[in-house]
Amino acid sequence: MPTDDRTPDRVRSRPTWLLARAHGRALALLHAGFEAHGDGLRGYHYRLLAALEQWGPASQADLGRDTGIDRSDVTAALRQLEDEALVERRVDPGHRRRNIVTITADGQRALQRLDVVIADIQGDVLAPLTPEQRRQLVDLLEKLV
Amino acid sequence: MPTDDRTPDRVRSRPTWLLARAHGRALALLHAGFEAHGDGLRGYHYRLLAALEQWGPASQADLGRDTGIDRSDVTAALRQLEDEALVERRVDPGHRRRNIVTITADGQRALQRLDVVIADIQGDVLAPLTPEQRRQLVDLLEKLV
DNA sequence: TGAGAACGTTGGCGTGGCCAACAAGGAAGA
DNA sequence: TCTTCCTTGTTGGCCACGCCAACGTTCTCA
Repeated sequence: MPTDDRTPDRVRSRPTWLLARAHGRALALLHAGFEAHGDGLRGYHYRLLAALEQWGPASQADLGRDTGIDRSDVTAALRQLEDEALVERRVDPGHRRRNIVTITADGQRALQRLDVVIADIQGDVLAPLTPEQRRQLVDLLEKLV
Repeated sequence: MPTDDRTPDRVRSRPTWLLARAHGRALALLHAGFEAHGDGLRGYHYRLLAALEQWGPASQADLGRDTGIDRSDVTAALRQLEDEALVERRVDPGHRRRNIVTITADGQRALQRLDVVIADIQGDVLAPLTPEQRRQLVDLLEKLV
């Protein structure tokens, strides 16, 4: 008996599928938010700015490790951030193969704007859940990760 | 106080981030499974085979609607499935702009093999959870989707 | 001093998802 | 009937995210 949602049965109730679906919906909202208020930035940029704001200046390799972003992608994302003066890169005098990356005042402001956008989206994503259910979901997902 | 997991605080506890992380882990396992036992097939192929098996022959447009896959991607995925004789396409005599797609016996077998692989992966993904927690997670995710 | 590791960079690949444009075929209204 | 509009399949392209290989440079350590 086909339901309204014609996703095949073997797919519909699988946890991996539900995760993909839920993540897809969240991602769509995030992309829309970045599109509307993100000044051309994307997820990678936000993660990098967040790491810099929290732990201060760091090398690109450390940034990659702290954010789970590949070194090569860190390079590309930082170039854009630097182009928009949200970040500064200079060679570490003590270790000249390293770049020391610093968030600028503009970067701080961009990060704070994104914080608001992203925080709002959390509510949109979790809209179907009660506060207690939201807490449960976060707990369970944290166990999974 | 930085913990072992140096994901920035503003990112670490957000539901959208947890969903992305959990989905990423599931996806990595799925890709490994497809790589090892998938005969070169991917998620799109599995979804299409599943839809064909469950509801019988269908047009490509209907397949796209039932699986949430874009028409253009349906075309590409079906071409591969047809190349491997897992699927047959013929023009609908009554509506000659349509292709009627049918799963073959080989396609049924491939689908069943993938079923086993994917079912196993569900257990891997949910390994950190008790049976009760798994049920809870599925319930919550279904509300979200 | 010499070998090996770490760093930043370039270039590439794959998956999943999305969109635009087009020709062919069909449907519905003038 | 004719004309307009819609659907279908196809091609080609784009994006985000993740990952990997290779390279030259720089540093460390045995």
